[in-house]
Amino acid sequence: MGRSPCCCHDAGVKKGPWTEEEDKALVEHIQKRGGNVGSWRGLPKAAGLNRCGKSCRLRWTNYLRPDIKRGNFSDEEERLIITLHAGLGNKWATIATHLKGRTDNEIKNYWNTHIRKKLLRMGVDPVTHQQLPPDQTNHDVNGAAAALLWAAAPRASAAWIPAPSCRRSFCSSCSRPSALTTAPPAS
DNA sequence: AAGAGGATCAACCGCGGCTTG
DNA sequence: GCAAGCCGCGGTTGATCCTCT
Repeated sequence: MGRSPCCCHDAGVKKGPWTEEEDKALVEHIQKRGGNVGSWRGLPKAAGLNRCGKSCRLRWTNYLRPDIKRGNFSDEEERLIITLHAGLGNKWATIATHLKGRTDNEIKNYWNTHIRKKLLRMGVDPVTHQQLPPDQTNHDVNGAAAALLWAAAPRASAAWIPAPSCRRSFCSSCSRPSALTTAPPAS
């Protein structure tokens, strides 16, 4: 029960970023088995990888799986994440099952780097999804309007519609999020 | 042009829970 | 019923990239 010694603690097991060769070996091994991984613990040895099974599983599920959708989250996906989070909390794996092609890790990262900050800017507690008291709010002018919309919407409601002001825009040249369309605080 | 600080995201760590003998 | 083994999850870290001054 509980925690068991992890193969990651074995001396000589490689850690850190994966190389192209390692990716190739992992993908080829899994494809050779018809997509059936079998035992993750035994996989590294079978695939000729000097990695622990845990690391292989993570790399496969978060990056190498053929059905993974990469790139920016759509507004629709973002809305869905917020709605699901309001009902499920930090159950990233469960939330990920509702977003085809997205991984729990990707959603978790996106939440922590984008959505969480956006909610705070709107004056909404990202944990409880309740409106924060004014003194704990650092929202801007547009965020205040969005927060009003938020407050008017039922908590954890699938009907929640974000105000246009809080939509994300993207840099057309690099496809990375460029900036929030919300104006900076008028100071 | 260069350095500082912030943002992003791949990967790691440790734990809980399920399965198996 | 119990213990060991393994998998999957959530939190966190750290390297890299980007933006601002």
